[in-house]
Amino acid sequence: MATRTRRPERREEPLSRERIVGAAVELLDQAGEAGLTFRALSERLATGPGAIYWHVANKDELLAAATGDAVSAALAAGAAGPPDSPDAAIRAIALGLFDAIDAHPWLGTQLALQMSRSPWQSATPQILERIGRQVRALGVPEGSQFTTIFALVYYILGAAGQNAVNRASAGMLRPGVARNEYLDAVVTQWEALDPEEYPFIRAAAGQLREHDDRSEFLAGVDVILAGITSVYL
Amino acid sequence: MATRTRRPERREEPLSRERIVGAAVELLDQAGEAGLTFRALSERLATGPGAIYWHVANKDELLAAATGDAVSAALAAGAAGPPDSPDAAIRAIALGLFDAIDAHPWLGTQLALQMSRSPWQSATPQILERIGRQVRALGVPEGSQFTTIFALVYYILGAAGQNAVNRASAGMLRPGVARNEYLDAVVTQWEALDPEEYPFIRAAAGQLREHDDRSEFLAGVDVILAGITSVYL
DNA sequence: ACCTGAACACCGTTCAAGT
DNA sequence: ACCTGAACACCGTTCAAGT
Repeated sequence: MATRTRRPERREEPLSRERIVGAAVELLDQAGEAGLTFRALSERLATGPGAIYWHVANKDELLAAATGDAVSAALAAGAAGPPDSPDAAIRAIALGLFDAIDAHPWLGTQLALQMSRSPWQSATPQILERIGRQVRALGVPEGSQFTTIFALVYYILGAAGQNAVNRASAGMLRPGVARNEYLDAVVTQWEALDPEEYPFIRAAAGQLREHDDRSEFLAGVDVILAGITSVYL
Repeated sequence: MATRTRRPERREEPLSRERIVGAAVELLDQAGEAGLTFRALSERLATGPGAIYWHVANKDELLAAATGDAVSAALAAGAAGPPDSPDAAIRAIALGLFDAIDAHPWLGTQLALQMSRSPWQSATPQILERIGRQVRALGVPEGSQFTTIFALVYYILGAAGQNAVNRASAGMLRPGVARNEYLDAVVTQWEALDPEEYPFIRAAAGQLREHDDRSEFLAGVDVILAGITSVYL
């Protein structure tokens, strides 16, 4: 018993919502969305599956909390100093989300789902608030603000999610395989499509290889920003 | 036995991939994504769960096939006559997808997932092909075609999916409840957020009520089209 | 070749019982 | 108040056995 007196390492501290959500994020990062299980999670927390339900209502709420935490971190990282312009601020927010989704591939899927399915769940208001302020600062008229916010947000989440999946899927084909090998496989499939039905995709497939890195992602953001300027300003 | 001689109604014809996929679409429409189960599906087809695996590899492939079928129907519906201009054609494709996702709420989720996760699965090439042709016709330079395609596609799928969920969720709060009552609930939650942290969302929440119908959806498409024109043409 | 249906290895969630 | 862990009602998938 003497060896156990002072050592608040990480075993005996009581369960809490924060510890549970933190462990869930770790599990999602390490094992993906399929790896987040109440059994695996309770094992990691050295408790029983039922214990988690004392602090969290169900799996949806747990995923929403994990997503909200990850988004808070992503948006806090990009909040350094006063931005030069609303355009620059929007690009910074977009890149912050891009990098966060790159680091946590499950985050792309969860954000896209929560944005439309449960817009009261913290992650959604956080993102809409940050982009909304800049859209307003840009001078977009009131009745069109959500249109422009959603044009930005759905592109950001979709494109960032795709980038993250491309990089994660590459590792699953064969551990350590490069992203380009995964994209090569997609390109090969596209080039095998019926040339009568899919002339464009077949001809353009090769372009995909260079597509989804940070600079291409930002080019898409700039297209939407240019559209906002041209239509509303 | 005399009553059973000639009546190819729908009981005794053999299982086939097409019948299975058709029944899956029906089940998804009626019971949602959670309702699509190999047990429920095999019951509807008057067979055992194992029989389905003779024609379909697994649930992912079944969902991909159902999604591909629904997209084919959506894109065929909008293919009447030669379009006036690439812009008009893109708007028509967008509206076709919007209406299809409105009619099949599960389609929004599945398309967004397949677009980034399994881009070889028929639904993705179909959509990229149709939009890609118009982007090329517009005169977007080769190296930027996928950037503009994805800006359009991710907005279309995200915004259409949100519209569909809003309408479907309304019915789940209480059967027959209007879409606006669901949005009112979201607005109420947003207006209860901390005013220090969420000034924009709180102030703008009311705008949401008028947001996501067809004309607002199209306004978003026009923003992106204007951006494409302004940046690349 | 195609179908059957029991069985396997999981899930999320509940809940009586403990402390 | 908080935790335990067996039990319940499901899943997707497999596979020996049938036709």
